[in-house]
Amino acid sequence: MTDATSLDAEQLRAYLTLKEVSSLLDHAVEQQLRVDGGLTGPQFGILARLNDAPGGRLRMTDVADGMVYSRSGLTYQAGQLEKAGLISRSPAEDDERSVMVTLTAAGRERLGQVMPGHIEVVQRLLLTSLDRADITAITEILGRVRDRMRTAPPRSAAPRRRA
Amino acid sequence: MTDATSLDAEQLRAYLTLKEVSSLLDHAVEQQLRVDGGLTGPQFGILARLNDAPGGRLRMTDVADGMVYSRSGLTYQAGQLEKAGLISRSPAEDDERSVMVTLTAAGRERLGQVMPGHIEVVQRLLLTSLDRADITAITEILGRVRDRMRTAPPRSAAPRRRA
DNA sequence: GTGGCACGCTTCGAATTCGAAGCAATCGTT
DNA sequence: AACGATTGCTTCGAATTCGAAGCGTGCCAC
Repeated sequence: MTDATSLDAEQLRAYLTLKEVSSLLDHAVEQQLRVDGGLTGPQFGILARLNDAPGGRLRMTDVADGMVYSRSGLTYQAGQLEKAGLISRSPAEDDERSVMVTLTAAGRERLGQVMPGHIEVVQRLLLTSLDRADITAITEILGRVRDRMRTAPPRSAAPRRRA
Repeated sequence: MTDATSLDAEQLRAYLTLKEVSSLLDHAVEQQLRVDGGLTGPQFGILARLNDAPGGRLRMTDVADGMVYSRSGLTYQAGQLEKAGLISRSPAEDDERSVMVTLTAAGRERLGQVMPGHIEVVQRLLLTSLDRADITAITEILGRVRDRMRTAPPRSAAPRRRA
């Protein structure tokens, strides 16, 4: 068991490598999205999430939950996307507080316009370097990490609804 | 060889998981840095890099090279850090164009103030979920990815223009 | 029911981000 | 040595980011 207040060289390297790869990939992806479809990363994320959702509809909160993104940022980007006609917002029927976001036909089209390039970038930058075993390993290991992160209460935890 | 214009489910999952873990980790780290030491992520990155450099001195460009960060953004943050007294800037002796950035004693101190919490967060969120084999695997696989990314020319790269 | 608290979203202000344009120093070619 | 291209950094303006505060709405214990 290592001292909780230190990282050994190997741990540090793993952490930094993860950070670096993700940054580089992100950056390249955002370039492509901007060039191919005039979308920012978050905008693409929103559209993609809606596209995967049944009926192309989600509550604002549900959109935000998947992405690591502030509420106010989402409001802003939803405004941009609505202005561009790629999504529409409407009050939810069952809960007056909620706002439903719906992918429009134009939104779906824009997504189709951008996807090939997006996939190409991910293929070229990330997947070229990975064989099947690598992919399995990454998914398994990082999936475990994600689950723990999502589960773990933040330092100043908001108390669970009960208990 | 897979079709260059599609990702299968497993590839997609690997990509998204990587993105998600990195975002969550980043977000948590930035929270901690802000609370413990009034630093932003990029600011910490700059200080940490300088701390690892011989003499705590680097050219602006060398600082930027490691981080995935715009030149102008670096100028801005260097200004902030200088105003806070954590670094100092001075012209390089050997090349009038370059600016050397030096970590001050206060900068080192601030780094020391923030590091324990930083390490704690990384330990808790990332490393708790990883055994030695995982760490080795991550480093090996993602290291390979990084090397290829750093090497690969950007898409619109180097079309040497004719005079 | 009703008071109080949690939830969902938006507004607000301040800070940070980027790319493009600008400026000065250096290099390479002639 | 002089030209243009390149490099290193900064300035500039516009867009985006976040957290805090604000405002309704829903939930629950009493």
